[in-house]
Order: sequence, then C-alpha cells, then structure tokens
Amino acid sequence: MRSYSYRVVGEETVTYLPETAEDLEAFTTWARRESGRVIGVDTEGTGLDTYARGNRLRTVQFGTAREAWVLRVEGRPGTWATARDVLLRLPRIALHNAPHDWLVLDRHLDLPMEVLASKTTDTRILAHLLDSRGREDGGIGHGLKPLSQYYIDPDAPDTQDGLISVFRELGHTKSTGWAAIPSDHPVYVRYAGLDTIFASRLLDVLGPQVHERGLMRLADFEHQVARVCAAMERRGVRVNSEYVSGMSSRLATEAEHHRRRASRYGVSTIGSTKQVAEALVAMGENLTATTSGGALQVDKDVLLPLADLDPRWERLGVREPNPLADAVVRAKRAARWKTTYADAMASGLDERSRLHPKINSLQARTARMSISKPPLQQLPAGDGTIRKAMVAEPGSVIGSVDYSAIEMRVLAALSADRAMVQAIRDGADLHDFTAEQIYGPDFTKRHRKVAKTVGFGKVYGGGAESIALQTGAPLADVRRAIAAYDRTFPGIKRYSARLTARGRYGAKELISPTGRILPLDRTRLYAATNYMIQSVARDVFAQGLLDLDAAGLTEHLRLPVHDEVIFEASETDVFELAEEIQRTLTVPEFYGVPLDTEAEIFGAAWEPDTTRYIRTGDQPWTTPQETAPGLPLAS
DNA sequence: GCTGCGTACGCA
DNA sequence: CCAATGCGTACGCAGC
Repeated sequence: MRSYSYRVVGEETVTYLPETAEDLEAFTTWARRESGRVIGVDTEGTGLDTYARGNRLRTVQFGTAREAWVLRVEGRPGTWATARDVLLRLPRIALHNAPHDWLVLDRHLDLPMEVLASKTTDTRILAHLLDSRGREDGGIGHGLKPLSQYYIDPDAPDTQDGLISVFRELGHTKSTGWAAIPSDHPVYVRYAGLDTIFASRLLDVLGPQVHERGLMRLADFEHQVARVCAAMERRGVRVNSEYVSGMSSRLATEAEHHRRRASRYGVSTIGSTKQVAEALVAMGENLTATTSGGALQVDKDVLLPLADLDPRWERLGVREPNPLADAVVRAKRAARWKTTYADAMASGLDERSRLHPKINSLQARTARMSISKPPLQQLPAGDGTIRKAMVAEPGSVIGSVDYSAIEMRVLAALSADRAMVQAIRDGADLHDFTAEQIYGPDFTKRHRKVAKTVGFGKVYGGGAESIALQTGAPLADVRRAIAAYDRTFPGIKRYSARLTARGRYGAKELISPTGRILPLDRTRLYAATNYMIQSVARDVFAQGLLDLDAAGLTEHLRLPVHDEVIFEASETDVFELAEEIQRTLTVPEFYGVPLDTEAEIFGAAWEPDTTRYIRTGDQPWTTPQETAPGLPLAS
C-alpha cells in the first residue's frame, strides 16, 4: 500500500492510499480501532458545485491527528461501499464546513445528510463561535488553512493553492484541474489526507476552548441550524429556466442599447468610473462626492439625480436629464441584473431545474446567514422581474413569513425602554409613533421618513450627517429630531451608551443574551449596538427555524432571508400552512416585547408585486388592492 | 491565467 | 465630540 508522510508541527504524519482488498481491510480495521475517537472526514470531487450536472465525488478521506486514509471511490464500487459503510458505523466525525460534505455524501454516497449531521462536529462552527470575525476584520478567518496556521502549525500548507500549482504543471487550470488530476497523484493524495488531519487537530484544540468559554449549548444550537439550512439547500428552489433565458437576452439587448448611447459621449466602458467621471465633468456637470479612495464618485446616488430620476427611477422634473448619466445607470443595471442574477440562476441547475444555492447558516460576525451562488438574499425586490424566476412546483404556491420590524423590537426589548416597549405592546406603528412624539399629531410623510431614518440610525449606529444625507432633510432639523428621539426613548440612548462604554473600559467583546461572543473594534465602538441587535435578531430567527423543523415543516422551507422564510405549499393547504409557520415563528413575549410576524402568499412564483394575501399577526387574511386578480388560487 | 484592490450595487 | 450595520458578486485595472 502506498503511503505518504508529512510533518505537522514537527510530528510525522502518514497518509495511506488503499488499493487492494487487503488494503481496504486494513482501513476498516483502523476505523474500527479508532472509532472511540472523533474521526476527521473530508471529500474531494470534480468541483464545488455539488448539484451541477456532471459533478462527481472522487475521494473520501478519514483521519486522526497523525494518520489519514484517502479512499478513491470514483469508479470503484467496492471502495465506494467501504467508505459508505465506515461513515455509517463511525459514531462521531469532525468536518470543516460540514454542510458542504454532508450534501456531497448525501448526493454521491447515498448517505442521508441527517444521518451524518447527527454525528458531526463542524470545526468551522466552533471557530466562528470563538472568533466570528473574518480576516478582513482582524479575525483569524474561518477557512481550514488560516485556522490550521493559527491554531496548529504556522507552516501548515495551503493545500488548495498547492494543488492548483500542480494543476498548472499538468496543463490544467484552477477550474478544470479538480476533475482532471489523477486521484493517485502524490500531491493530491497528500493534501487530501492532510485536510482530515487538520480537521481532527482543530477539533482537539477548539473543542476544549468552546467548552471553557461556555459555548457548548450554542455549538449544539448552530449544528442544528446548519442541518436545517442544509436540508433547504438540498431541496433547492425551482427556477423557470425559459423565463430566465428570455430575461437574460432582453437584459442583454437593453444593456447594449444604453451602452451605445453612452459611447456617443466618449464612454466606451460603462464600468470604468474614471471614464464616466471624466466625461460627465467634460459635459459641465459638477461632481463633488468622492469615494473612500479619493476618486470622484459616480454611483447610482450621483447618477440618478443627474438623470433627473428619484431613487425609484421616476422623473423628478427638476432639471434637464443628463443623457450620459441616464445611459450609464440604465446600462449598468441591465448588465448587473443579467450577469449577477439571471445568468447566475441559469448555471448550476440540477436535472430538475432546481437551484441549490450555498446557504451559509453562520456567516457574519453577528452570526447572520448568507446565501451565495447565487446571492438569493439580494435579488432585486422592487418589481418582480428577477424574483419571479423562482417558482413553485406545479399545483403549489410560494409564500413568505417575516418578523415585523424585528430589529427595532429587539432594540426595545434589550434596552427595556419603557416608551418604546409600551408603544409596541399597544400595537402602534413605531415610525408613526416616533414622528408624533417628535413633531406632534400633525406630522407629515416627510416627518415620518425622518423619524424612521433616525430609528434606523439608532440600530445601525449612524449619526446626524448620514441621516441628513439619507432623508434630504437639513442637518439642523435632523439634529433636533435626534434630540427629540432621545428624549422620547431615553432607554435606547442609555443602552447604546452602556454597550459602547464596555468597549471604552477595555472589553474586547460583548456577550449577547444567547451567550454569543461579539467582538468589538476599538475604533468602531459605535457599531456595538448594531452587533448586539443584529445578532440577537438573527438568533431569534434561527430558533424559529429550529421550531419549524421540530414541527415537521422543513420540507416546505425554501430560503432564509434574514428575518423571513420563503416557503412553498400546495394550493389547497397554503393558508393553513402559512398560519402554522406564523404561529411557530411568533414570539409573544421577548423580554416583554411581542415579536410578531406577517405572512404573504404570492402565486406560482416568488413575485412580491402580485401578493394576493397578507396576514398580519393573528388578523384575518386580506387582499391588497393593487393585487392583480385572477391567479388560479383557491381561497 | 490569476490575484488584489477599489468601486459599485443588490438585499435585510 | 462622533461614527450607518451586515453580506456576495461583478467589473476595471494594475501587477504578477
């Protein structure tokens, strides 16, 4: 049997590559002998896109701190069965970024993800609980490589990078190499084994730290949340691919049309901010806003007013539109919608036209979730153009349930501000209430907008200037509004002051009511309130997902979108199901504040514009007047 | 061919 | 005194 050695912190490790039946027997004997330990597990395939047509599993690896085994399962039924058998038998496994491998093994090794999840410790979860910051924010990062270098061996190799240079030597590229490299290539085998050795060692280091810091319960919670999100990822979302391809070509035409318009003013590349800025200046426009890098800013905020358009792209009627600004914003939007959304939706579909986006259940420093490939949490919501590409199965409909103003409510709850808690308990519209407190009973729509933005400013840690910029209100007015807000809700101000004070007195982190560690940045202490609020709101939502799972509703869930869940149900029981999801997510008393939910039922597609039924709290279902009638939906 | 940075833009 | 938060993706451009 071939074996490969590698030194990790000066210690010899060995990776074995079983080839014969006897070798496989030696592997199963080893697995049996070591089954008292948690075994590191990893997989390698032809690419990361598990559900793309043609994706294949190549190897399954097992390892402890000193030994690893690389099983070449592709095209070898005996080895495939052995890997499967051992995974079924092992009582405990450690994976780094478990959901990826759960789904690979679910799809390609006929192992239900749930079976693996019940015995998994995900070292990425442990690492995130100990330091939620990415590398850009001064943290360690959450990849296997940076964690291994930090916690285990500063000289830990970047196995991915190392393999990619081998790909090049073999005449392949980063993307083609994974499928093409011989699975017995010494570098491939060595690195494949090494990943499990590091996962195993990471568990040895992180496990005790998680225990010491009292994070065990939170770790268990996160593993369950990860399982529910992985189940959603496995199910996928159905895409109307004919609609998507039609939309893609329409957007291409539109982008091209406006590109051509822009070129008449000397802008050959609409994405070049320099070209756009220079051309606008040459046309006599006065550009003042600058970017953090010092360049002239030519983003949407700058271009729309020049094109005499408001933020909703409607004519302002205050100036002659600058044709270049108009052409550039339109070309850029069409191009973005095409590439980031339409084309991204079309690629990676499985054989049933389902999209399986990566749902990262524990991502942001506040623990918020993210979705990538494609970014389905960020689909344009304005009109339904993009979102309606996501459709239900025939006979079913799409709906959503979201928490009403959850961040404001969590802020009220944690700060225990009496006025705000009471206003919420009374069922008041918080922004109306605030506007009335600041401006009196005759407040206008503009007043409400300022009040709303001041409220968001509290949640985000923003100041008077940014609120003035957002609302267009004069700075002095905004300052007065903030002062009135602080008089109305003194508890909010006190709460924020208390959190930032901890940082000023040297605290490096906050601990949230769920026990989560929230690292602080010394130079951005104003963000402390936001971290707390955003994180607790996320944990409420995540608990809601677990409650939905416990109620047996996971099969209906499609996507988590921060404070809302997108679901699917048959036309016949969608109302009943929506109400059950609502009941399950609603928290009647959260530190004295009700966390209410709102349900919406769309149609055959995820298309907010055609919302047909809305239910707020436990009120009856209503039909918005702007709803287009006539969709085949029984009530 | 790939990486890193700056910029921009979509959402909650 | 004061500070807008959190993500993922694409493009242009410089540099390897």
